[in-house]
Amino acid sequence: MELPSSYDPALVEDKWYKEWEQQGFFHAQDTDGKKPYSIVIPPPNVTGNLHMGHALNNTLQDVLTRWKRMQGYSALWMPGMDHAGIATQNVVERLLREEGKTRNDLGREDFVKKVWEWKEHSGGQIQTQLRRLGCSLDWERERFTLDEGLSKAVRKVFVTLYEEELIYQGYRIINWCPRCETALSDIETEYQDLKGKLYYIKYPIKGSVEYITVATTRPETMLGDTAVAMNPGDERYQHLRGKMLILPLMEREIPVIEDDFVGVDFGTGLVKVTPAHDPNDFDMGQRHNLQEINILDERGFINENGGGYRGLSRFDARKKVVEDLEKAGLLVKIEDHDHSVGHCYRCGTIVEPYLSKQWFVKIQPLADEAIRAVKDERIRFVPKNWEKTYYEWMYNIRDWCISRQLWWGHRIPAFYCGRCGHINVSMEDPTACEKCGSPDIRQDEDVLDTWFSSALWPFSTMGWPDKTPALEKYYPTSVLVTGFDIIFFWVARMIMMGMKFMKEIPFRDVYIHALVRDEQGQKMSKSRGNVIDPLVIMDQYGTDAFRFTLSIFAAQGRDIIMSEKRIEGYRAFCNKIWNATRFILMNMGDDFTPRTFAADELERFDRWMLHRLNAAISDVTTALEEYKFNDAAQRLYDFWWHEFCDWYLELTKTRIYAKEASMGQSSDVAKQVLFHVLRNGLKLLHPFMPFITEEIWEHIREGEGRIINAPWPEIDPAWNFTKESEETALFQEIVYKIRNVRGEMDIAPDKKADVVFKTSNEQIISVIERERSHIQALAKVNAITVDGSYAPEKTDASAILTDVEIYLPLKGLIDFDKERARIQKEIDRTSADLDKVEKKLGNASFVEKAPAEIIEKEKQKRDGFREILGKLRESLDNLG
RNA sequence: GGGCGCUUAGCUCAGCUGGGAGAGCAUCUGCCUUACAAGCAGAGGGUCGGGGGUUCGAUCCCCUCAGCGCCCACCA
Repeated sequence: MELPSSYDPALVEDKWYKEWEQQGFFHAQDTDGKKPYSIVIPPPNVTGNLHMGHALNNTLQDVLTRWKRMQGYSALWMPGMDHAGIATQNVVERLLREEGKTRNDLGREDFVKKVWEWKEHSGGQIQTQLRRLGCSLDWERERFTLDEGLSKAVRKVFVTLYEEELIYQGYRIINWCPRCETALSDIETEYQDLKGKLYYIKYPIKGSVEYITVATTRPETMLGDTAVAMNPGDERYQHLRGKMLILPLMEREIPVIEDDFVGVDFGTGLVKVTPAHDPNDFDMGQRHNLQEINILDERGFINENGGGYRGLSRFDARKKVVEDLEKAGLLVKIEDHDHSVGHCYRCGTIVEPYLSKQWFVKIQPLADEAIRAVKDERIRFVPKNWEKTYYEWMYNIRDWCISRQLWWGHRIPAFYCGRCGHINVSMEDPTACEKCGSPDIRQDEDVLDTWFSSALWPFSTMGWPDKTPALEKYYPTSVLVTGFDIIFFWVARMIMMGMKFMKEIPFRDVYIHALVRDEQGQKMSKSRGNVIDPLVIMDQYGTDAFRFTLSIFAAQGRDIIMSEKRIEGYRAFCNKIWNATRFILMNMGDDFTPRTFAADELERFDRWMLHRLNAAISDVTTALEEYKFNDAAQRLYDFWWHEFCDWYLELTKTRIYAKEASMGQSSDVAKQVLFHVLRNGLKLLHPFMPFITEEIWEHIREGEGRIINAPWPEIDPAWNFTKESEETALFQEIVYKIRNVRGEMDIAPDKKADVVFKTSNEQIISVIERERSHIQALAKVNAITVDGSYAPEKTDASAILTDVEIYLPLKGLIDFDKERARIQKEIDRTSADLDKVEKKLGNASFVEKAPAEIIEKEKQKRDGFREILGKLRESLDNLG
C-alpha cells in the first residue's frame, strides 16, 4: 500500500471519469426501488463553452447529486442542451458571412440543415467540458430541446394553450431587433441609460400663423405622426381644442387630441403621437382611432411611408430630419436628456418598438397558479429573498410574445387556409383546412421563442406528454440550481408550465447562486476581456481544487470574486490530503488488517478524533441540507487540515513509530482509527473532490466498490466522547502555551527544554502524566516534572493557564528583556480582558436582568483572569 | 420612480435565531523535524462605513446619512 509521492490530477481525472461513466454509475434506474432525487441541468446553449458561471452552477449540482447518490437515493442528474434560437442562428449566419453568403442565399430548408450540421460537428463542446469538470450526469438520458420528443411536448403545449385561448395572435407594438430581424419579448430587451437629446419641434397650426411646440427624443418618428396630444386639463392649450396641425416635412394634416396620459409637466405638455412606433402612442391611437403609419422596414430603414427619407437608416434619418427642421426654422432647441434605451440581449443592437402581428401567451391565468405555488411554500427559494423578485415580476407580468422571425427553432404549428382564412392548429400537420376543406394551406413562417421549449424542460426531458416511468419517478424534481439572471426567463416559466401541464410543481427547491466576477469585481465578459477560462484553471490546478474553491466561495447572497490565489490554496489542500494518506499508508505495515474496534480499546486522543469525526459528519451533512456549500467546504478543510493532520496524525506518531513490543496494541489501535477516519473523511470530501478521493480510495478500499457509490458516513453515537474532548482541549492549550514560549523566546526546535508543571488539579495532573510522551513530541520538550509546590527560578520562562503554571527552566538560554516583554504583553492583554468583565459584572442592571448562566460564565471568566493575572505579576516580579 | 443587496484585518471573504471578532492569501520570526517547503511552529494586524435608537448587552434588530452594485418601470 504505497502512493506515488505527489498527486497529479492530469494522470487520474480522465481515467476515473471514464471508469464511472462506463460502469454506468451516473445512470439512475427508473426501477431500482430507491427514493428518487432528481435535478435537471439548466441546459447550456449549443453555442456554449464552459465559462465560470457554468462551472459554478454545475459543480454545485454535482456536489448535490453525488452526495445524494451516496446517501442511497436514486440520484438522477438530467443532461441536455438548448437549441438557443437567436444565439445559434447568429453563429451560423456569421459563418456564412465569412463565405460571403446570407441565410437567404441558402433558403430556409438548407439553412436549417446547415445549422443542424454545425450543431452535430462543432456544437456541444460543452459536454466534453462538463465531463472534464467531473459532472456525474446521466448521459444516457441526454436531451436536446429540438429533438423529437421535446418537439412533441412543445406542440402539445402550443395546441392545448391555443385551444384554451391562452395563445392568441395580436397586432401590437413589440420590441424588434433590426439586426436579428425578429420580435423579442419584453425581457429579451435590456435597457441602458444613454445620454440622449430632447428635440423641441414646431408644428404649424392649420389656418394660422401660429405654432405649437412638441418635445421628442426620437425626431425621426415624426414621419409617422398621426396626432399631437394634450392633457385635457392643461389651461395653456385650451385654444388648441379641435384644431388641426400641419406635420412638418410630411406636410400632412394631423389633429390635436386630448388624452389624460399626457403629463403637463414634461417637455412642453404637448406630445407627438406615433402609434406605430411607441407603445403609449399605440394605446392612444387605439383610444382615438388614429391611423398607424409604420415608417420602418424590418432592417430599421425608412420605408415608403417616410417620403423623401425612404432608404435611410433610422440613425441617418434622425440626422436628416433634424437638419431639415433646422433649415425650415422649425427646430426650437435641443436639450441634453438621459433616457433608457432598449437593446437586444443577444446582439446589443438598439431595438425598435415595432407594430406587427405576433403570437402571444395570455399569461395571467398561468401566473396566478405559479404565484400560489410559491406563496404556500410548495416551492422554496433559497435564499428566500429571491421570492420577492419573483413575485414582483409575476404580479406585473404581461403577455408573452412567443413568435420569432427566425428559422432555427420550433416552427409554429399554425396553418392558414388560403381560401377561408381559418387558422388550423392541431397535433398533426393538416393536409386540408379543417373548416372549409381547402388544400390551400400554408404553415406560419415563424418559430417559437427558445424559452418556450425550455419552460417545459423538467417534464419534457422525462418523456412527457407520454406517461413514462421516468416522469412517474423523478417528477417533481428535487431542486433547481441556477443563477438569478434567469429567474424570469426560465424559472418562472417552468413553474407556470409545470403547474399548468403537470398540475404539480416542477421542483421543490430553487437554489439561486451568485455571479462569478473577476478579481476586480467586474462581471466577466468577452468584451471586457477579463474572462478566466475554467479549462485553463483545471489544467493548472486540477479539477478538484477548482471545484473546492467554487464551493467554498458559494456563500448565499453574495457574488463570487474569483481569485487564483485561493485556488492555489486549495490545490495545496489536495496535496495535504494526498500526503496525509501517504503517511498513513507507508506506516500501516504489511500485516495491517482493518477491523472494527471497541470503545474500551481507544485511547484519549482516538476518542477525541472519533468525536470530531462525528461532528464533521453532522456539520457537513447539515450544511448540505441547507445548501450552505461554503460552510460544508470550510468545515471539511478545517477537519482535514487542522484536526486530522495537525493534531491527530502528529499524536499517533509516537505510537506508530514506537519499536517496543509493549506498544503493539496501542499502535494497532492508532492505525485502525487513522484508517477509519481517512476512509470517512474521504467520503465526506468526495462530492466536492471526486477525483482525488476516488484515486486514493483505489489504494485503500477493502474489496468494496468505488467511492462514488460508497455509503455516506453517519454519526455513531457510541463515539461521542465529551470528556476526552475537553481533556484534549486542555492538552492542546498546554502545547500551545509551550510552543508560544519557545517561539517568542526564539528557542530552536532542536534545543529541547525541560518543563515543570505546577498544579494540584487532579484531572490536569492525570492528563499530563498520561500524555507525557505526546507533550514531549508536540511541544519539543525533554524532561517533564509535575510539582505542586515548585518554586520557580529567576531563569525560568513561564506561562500561566487556569489551574496550572508552566515553567521552562532555561538557564543560560533566557533573554530577560525578551521574557519581561513577553509577560508584560500577557499582563496587558489579560488585564484588559479583566477590566471588561469586571465592568460588566459591576453593572447592576446586567446582574439583575441577564440570564443566570451568562452571569455565571462572566464570573468564571473574571475569576480565571484574576488568577492568571496574579501569577503573571508574580512571574514578572520573579524576573526582577 | 420603485425594489433588492453590499460596506468586517493590507487583499478576497465567513460570521446561524444579539452574550468575550474568524478563515485564506499577504506580512514578520524561527525551522528542509523520517506525510507534505504546495510544508511545520510562532507572531503582528480590525473603534465590524458614519450617526442615532432599542437592550443589562449590538458586527447582528430598528431609524438615518454616505458610498458601491444589481433588478424592475411606457413618461414623450
